[in-house]
Amino acid sequence: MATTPPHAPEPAGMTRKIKCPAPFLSKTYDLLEEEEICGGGRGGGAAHGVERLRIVSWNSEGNGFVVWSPADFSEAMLPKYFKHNNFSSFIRQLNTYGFKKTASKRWEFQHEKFKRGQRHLLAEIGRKKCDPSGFPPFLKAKYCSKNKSNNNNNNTKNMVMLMEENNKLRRERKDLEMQISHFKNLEMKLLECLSQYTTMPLLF
Amino acid sequence: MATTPPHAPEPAGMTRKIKCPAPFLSKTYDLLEEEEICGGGRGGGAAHGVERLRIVSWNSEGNGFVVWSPADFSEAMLPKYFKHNNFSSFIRQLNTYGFKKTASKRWEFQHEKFKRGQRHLLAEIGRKKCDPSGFPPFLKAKYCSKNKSNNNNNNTKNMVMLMEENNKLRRERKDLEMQISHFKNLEMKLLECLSQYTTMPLLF
DNA sequence: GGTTCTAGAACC
DNA sequence: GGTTCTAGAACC
Repeated sequence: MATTPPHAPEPAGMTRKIKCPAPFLSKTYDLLEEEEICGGGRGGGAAHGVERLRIVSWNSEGNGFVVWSPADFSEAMLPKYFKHNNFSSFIRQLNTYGFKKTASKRWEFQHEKFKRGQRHLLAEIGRKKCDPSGFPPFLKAKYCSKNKSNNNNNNTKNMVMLMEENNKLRRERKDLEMQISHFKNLEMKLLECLSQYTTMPLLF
Repeated sequence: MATTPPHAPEPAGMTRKIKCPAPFLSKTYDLLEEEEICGGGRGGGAAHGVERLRIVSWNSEGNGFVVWSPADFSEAMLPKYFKHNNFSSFIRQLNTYGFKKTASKRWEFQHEKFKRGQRHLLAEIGRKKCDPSGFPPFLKAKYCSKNKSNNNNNNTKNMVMLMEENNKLRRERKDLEMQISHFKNLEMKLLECLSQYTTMPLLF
């Protein structure tokens, strides 16, 4: 095992943090373990030779999982673990935590730290962070592109995109400013109104 | 009817174009008409009192449609009309053509030009375009400049300016949002305070 | 932190 | 023009 022993000194500059895995990850892991025990030929069904089809399971390598039947998965399992029965919401969460779809004809997903029998790794999975650079996301790829031949063209496109972004921000600013002016107005009226009832200074 | 008669003269500057609706739209429309005829209590099922549940149908106003069972819809109907059985791909197409989801607990979608009995309107539905806005005035002159010699340089400078402007606008937006949240808080406190003095409804 | 609705972008 | 995978953003 390459994991750090319990009493090993912390690496310099790191603060000790006992991290819990995100609820979404634990639940997804639970769901797979549960299904591994009960799934397939569950209960009386097997006795009658009626093996239930797998709904979801670890893949054969144990480094990912497959939703074999999105319909049954959504209707029967999602509500048991989450607050919805919406398959796309489940997918959205997988993407949020950096899972990748790894097969084109199956709903198979993998994540470096999501493996059968390795529940402790879950705590190391975080949400994908958003870009700190402040660059609009649609420009990152193009701006950092190595394709020099199209640079002129890209520049034009980028410029247009920046202008659009810019316009959007201006519109939003205007809208926010209107809201603020509304609130200022409201505040004035309320204070006026209150002054009829009290001479106490109002501390807000 | 307000539609242009077949032989009316074209408005000046417009070229005559007999537009076909996008295949996606026709197929979706087909699918609904087909389902209207055959759906519900289809075939022998009805004879035995086993009415099949609706999979998809127009809504009651005829100005939108509802996918009642995404699972059956995906497995039974999508492959019949499209090259996949993927519900989210279908949703993606709806969004591409500007449909809106109009109910929170049903898969109901509407589009201004997508109505029961109005197939001719389909041709007026286009893909949503990515450039609705004009250029910001302060750069228009430079951008449309005929001075080709400096174009590359200017482009770079303009790009940098735009990005800086952009980041500034983001910071401002954040600041304005904070102000608004402050005002909301304040309003709440003032109303609370006022409520000690009066039970009169406050009309602002 | 989770859920929903919609869009970007690459690929076909 | 269609299909797939992933992400942004608003809202809860």
